[in-house]
Amino acid sequence: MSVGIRHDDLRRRNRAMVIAAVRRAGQPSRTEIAATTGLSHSTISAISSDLIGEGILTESKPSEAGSLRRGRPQVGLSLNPEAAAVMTVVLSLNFLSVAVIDYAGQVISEEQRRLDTQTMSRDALIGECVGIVRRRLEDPDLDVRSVARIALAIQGITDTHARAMLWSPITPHTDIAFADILEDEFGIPATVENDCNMMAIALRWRDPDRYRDDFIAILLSHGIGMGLVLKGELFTGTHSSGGEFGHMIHQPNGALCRCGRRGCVEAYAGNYAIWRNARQLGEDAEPVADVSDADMRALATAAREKDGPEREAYRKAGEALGYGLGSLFALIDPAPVAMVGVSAAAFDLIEPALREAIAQTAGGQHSKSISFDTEPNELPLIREGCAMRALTFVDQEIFAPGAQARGSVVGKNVA
Amino acid sequence: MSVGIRHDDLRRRNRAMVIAAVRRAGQPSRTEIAATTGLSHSTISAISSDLIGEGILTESKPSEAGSLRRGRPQVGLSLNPEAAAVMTVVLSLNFLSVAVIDYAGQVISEEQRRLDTQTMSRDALIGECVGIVRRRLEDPDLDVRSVARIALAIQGITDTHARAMLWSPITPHTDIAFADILEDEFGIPATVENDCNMMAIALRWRDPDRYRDDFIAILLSHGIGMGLVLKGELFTGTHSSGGEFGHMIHQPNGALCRCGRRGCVEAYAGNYAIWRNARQLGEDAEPVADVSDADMRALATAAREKDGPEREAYRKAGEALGYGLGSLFALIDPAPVAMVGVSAAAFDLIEPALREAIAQTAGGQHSKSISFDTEPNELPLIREGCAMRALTFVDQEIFAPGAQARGSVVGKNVA
DNA sequence: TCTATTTTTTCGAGCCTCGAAAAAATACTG
DNA sequence: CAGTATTTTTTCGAGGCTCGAAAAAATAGA
Repeated sequence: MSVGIRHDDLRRRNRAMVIAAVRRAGQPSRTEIAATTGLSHSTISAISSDLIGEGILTESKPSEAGSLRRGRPQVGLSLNPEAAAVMTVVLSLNFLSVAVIDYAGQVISEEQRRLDTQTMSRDALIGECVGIVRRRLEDPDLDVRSVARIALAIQGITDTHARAMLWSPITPHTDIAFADILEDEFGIPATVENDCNMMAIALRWRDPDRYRDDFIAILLSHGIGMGLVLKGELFTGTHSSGGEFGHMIHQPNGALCRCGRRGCVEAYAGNYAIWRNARQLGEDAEPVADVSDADMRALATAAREKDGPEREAYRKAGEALGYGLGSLFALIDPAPVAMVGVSAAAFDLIEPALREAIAQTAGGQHSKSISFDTEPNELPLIREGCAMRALTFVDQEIFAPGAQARGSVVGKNVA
Repeated sequence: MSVGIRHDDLRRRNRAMVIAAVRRAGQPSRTEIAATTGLSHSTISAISSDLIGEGILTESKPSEAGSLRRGRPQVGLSLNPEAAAVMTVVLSLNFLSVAVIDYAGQVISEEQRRLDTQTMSRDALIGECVGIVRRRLEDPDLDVRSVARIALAIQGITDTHARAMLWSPITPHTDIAFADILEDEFGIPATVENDCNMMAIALRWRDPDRYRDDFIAILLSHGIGMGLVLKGELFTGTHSSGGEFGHMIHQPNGALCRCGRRGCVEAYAGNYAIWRNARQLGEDAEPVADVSDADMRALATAAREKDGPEREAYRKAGEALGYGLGSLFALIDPAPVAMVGVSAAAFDLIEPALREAIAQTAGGQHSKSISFDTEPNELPLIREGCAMRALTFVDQEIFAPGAQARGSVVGKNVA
């Protein structure tokens, strides 16, 4: 049920709008902000003068090209790096990494460590996460009070409210309420995000021309994940992070999937599935725990060299991904796709079968026009997305308080 | 890119909010409206007095229970039926129906006719639609000027902007810009909507407790269609009405579908597919043009009587629907489902295989808790949904002008 | 008839945005 | 180098909107 707009919400929302405009544009002048937001110059002037007074924005040198033009030069507005800081925690298979990022988006400090997520106890896993955050917060160079938010990205399913990990392939434990744990421990607001969703957000910031309102980010790694942006908003399930593309059914009663079920897309296109098929172990073979990136690269090299089981394994992966995408396109219409992860480096081996499969589906009519991009390294993307996510929260909640708390319609912007 | 909120948008949006509250609640008092919208009593008082002055709302008798209570009795506000009227046109296989509906939602007049949509020329089809609308508009009892909008619902794919039918199984012709045609002819704003989306909207109005923020309406008819409401908003594709559940892939390279491709869910669960399997014609048999409702009912009766090819046909349909829903649930999480259309009357034959299939999928963990409801008659639903759609447009655009025109975030409410 | 209670309206205060005009800051021009 | 043109930014008053508090209205009970 939507709710009325109160008078004081107005300023809050427009403040948030101005901050968002500065974050997107880098160093826009007041005039540019007025143009992009549609608000009047006087309003922008008032709001930005407030924000500068509060230490959220700073005036910087006029933008470059300005020196050639006549008239009063534009004054660029930029985010004050010291206004706040956020922390990102990325938890993936056997790997934990954390970074502190200033309000302008620059990394201040970071730390990474390997750990054995699959065998760790629940408490040990939580302990590692809390510990690594604590060490960063104890950094003498860092003003602890400035850390306004923690965003934890995890491979796996999270709940809609971004409070907990519900299930993850990296650990046997389920339902870990990381957000509550971190908030209780440090008194800093925290959220738990799905890794592929963060990839999507990062892609949007990196290349807003290509990844604007509708696009798909697919993680081709040990498992298959997806981040989906539709109509400018991150798509999530009704109760969880959703978008479990890897567990759409490719072949009823087909190959054994890591999730215990049969015939999922992942059971053909995940690293373990490609490995299994390349080694000709049969579709019922228990998925191996992990395949190293080096092994996957070797597999791809072998597949490129001669037509053998390796090549066939990639073909099957392409077919599964193609039919899966075809079904997805039946629901949402075709959109640009980013293939991310180690197997994205082998996309040349996957693409032919994938395109052939898509051509057999409802999305097939535009098969040729569907564009794929590849990015072999998912970790930097996840980190960036996480950082932008956290910063956007700070923008909207801390510096424009209340704008979100009311109306159900507001503030669904992706990062 | 979202846009700032201007000062004059405020009143417009809150006016729209008040109108919406009255439409939903029936005869709410000003106090109730204040409670549901979160606005102050003074604001509601001012807005409703404006709306009454403009003839949009009327004061009606105090609500029933009020007479027993102490204090000044509440005055119910209701929609003025004469404030406007809308027209719905429903075009389905071999059938055209039109209705004029007053602002309060009551049918004023209607007309229906059979026609052979599959063989008609493009011009004849358009001519029939224009003609039936013209006849209604010429009704002497009707004040033509009051018709504020026409909504045309069609079985098939429409574009995102609700301007045109892109493709439909009921006619070989494609890309018919019905909205432009009707607007040019009658000078009344028109939209073109997907039939299953209208079903979803109608279900929401009929039973807002069950069908609130997240649910699925599936049409089991000659073809398989879907209307999807997620997070309170109608889900559409990026370029079309989308949600082509019937053309998700159930079995790669499987049974021949009416769309010319293979293995779609519809190729197992559409009327023609059930018919084909029951008659044991093989999966490559050309889909028949139409199967009468009577024939389908006979098929269901036969299936209930003995275990033969008819029962097996329904089992296969259930399996395809189950795996399809499983894949859908992987993306959006499970949600309540309404099965609509003639085969919904045979849901007892479909359900066992359907539930078994879902249990094999990612949604399967909650298999038992997924609830299905059935409604054998789709036409009334489509009509109702269409009417509510058109009325909501009038509410938002005519009586609260500008509220939509700006911000990209606003007014995405379903019906 | 009077009092208690509830709904609705009225009224002034406080914000917010807007447009127009003024002020500020620069490039061009002769 | 002073004056003019141009562009950006700020200032200021007008108009609107919502809100809270108080008043008015309308009824049930005593």
